[in-house]
Amino acid sequence: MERERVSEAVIRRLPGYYRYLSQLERGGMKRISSQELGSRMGLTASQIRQDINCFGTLGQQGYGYNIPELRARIGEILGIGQDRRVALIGAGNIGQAVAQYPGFLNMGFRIRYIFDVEKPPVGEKIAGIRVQHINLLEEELSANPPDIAVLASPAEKAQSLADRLIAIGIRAIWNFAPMDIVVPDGVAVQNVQLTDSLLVLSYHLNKLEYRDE
Amino acid sequence: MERERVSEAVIRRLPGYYRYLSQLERGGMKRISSQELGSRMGLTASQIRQDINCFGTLGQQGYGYNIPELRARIGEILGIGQDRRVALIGAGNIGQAVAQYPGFLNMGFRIRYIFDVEKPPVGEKIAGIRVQHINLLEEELSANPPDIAVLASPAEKAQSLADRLIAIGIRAIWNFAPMDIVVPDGVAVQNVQLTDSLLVLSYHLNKLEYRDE
DNA sequence: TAGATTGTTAATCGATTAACAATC
DNA sequence: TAGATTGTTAATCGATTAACAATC
Repeated sequence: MERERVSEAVIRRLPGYYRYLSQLERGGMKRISSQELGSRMGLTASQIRQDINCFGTLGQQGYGYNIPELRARIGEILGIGQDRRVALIGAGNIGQAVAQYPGFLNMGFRIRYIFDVEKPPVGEKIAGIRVQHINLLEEELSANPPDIAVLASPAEKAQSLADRLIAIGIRAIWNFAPMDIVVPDGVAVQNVQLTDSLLVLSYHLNKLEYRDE
Repeated sequence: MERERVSEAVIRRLPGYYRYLSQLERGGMKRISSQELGSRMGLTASQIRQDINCFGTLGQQGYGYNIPELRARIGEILGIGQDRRVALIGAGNIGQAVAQYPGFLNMGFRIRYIFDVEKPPVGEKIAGIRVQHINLLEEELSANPPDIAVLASPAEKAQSLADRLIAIGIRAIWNFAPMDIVVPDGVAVQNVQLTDSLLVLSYHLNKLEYRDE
């Protein structure tokens, strides 16, 4: 792993590289130039070379990039396939959708615990895991906290649930609650605001309609 | 609406402004300074003033911003509350989660059609809408195409479904399929890669663990 | 070898931050 | 009026793009 700080802009593009390279590999392609990859992904060749160079020398002059090698390396950088233990907090529609998302498991994220408050989900099994009452959170997880918590609770409860998870020792939270949570240094968080992209889409649709008139 | 082009970076921050301002308004606050809003949102006061100024003079010197007014204006810019007609393509876990997401309806997006291929969802009702077979897509939608399509299909089918939707006359696609779709000029798309933020989280978690050693 | 294409430095561009006059 | 805080211009910073020598 590298010591020089890689910018967040580059990191956010890595999953896209992984996705496109996986697809090319499935299609049987062995190598690709920055030019070609760029035109597929809608990036410039220059940017692709700059991005990849943040992680060492992965290409070869006069040849390009070896697709399986580059894909594997980016997968490693992203921590794919590490069999991360995951706890799902909130088994509503979104929580269930995430738990059953196939890509989730394929990339090495394994749901080990599911918690909720409501009686209907509690006691049932989702994706093979028995849903437990949220009261048992500390009791169940403290001894051996999972690597990642997926937080899919209502907005009002998100921050206090996050605080409890952090107190238990969880250091990464993937938050789907419609309110950003704040975490201390040493804890990673990604606040996913599902509707944000819908609103951006709505903005652009309005712009398109305006252009017509 | 403004003629000067507003940068995509600004547009992507608008939903966040809307969310924070709504919360402040619900809490009964009447006004806020760029300083205070910035510290809550993790932005600089300067950036907030620059962003808001893209849309005209919305603040008042010596006073700050009127929260309900600013919220309403940003809502308008984002097209919130326009009663947009939506078709959902793919009624799997993610499609259903989106259809039943409460914020979705609150912001004025109304699901009018749901399509799928599999027999179990087809014929059933989800969120009060009967799921129809995807074969009926053109027949049902051509005469009066919905404003927005939510595409929640497998990766392999995403592009061809998008092409069909565009042929019908749909001009905005919110794509959850795990493959980016490409659209012609005059059509808006937001490709949502749900797992991208999980991979970014995973990257940061690895960095944190590395820092410990 | 010649052609292709990277790695890397330099130039450009755009976004963010700072500063301050305008004004409520 | 004095204090507060915006609107807006200028300065800075960082990210993207261009260029080209290195090299496979």
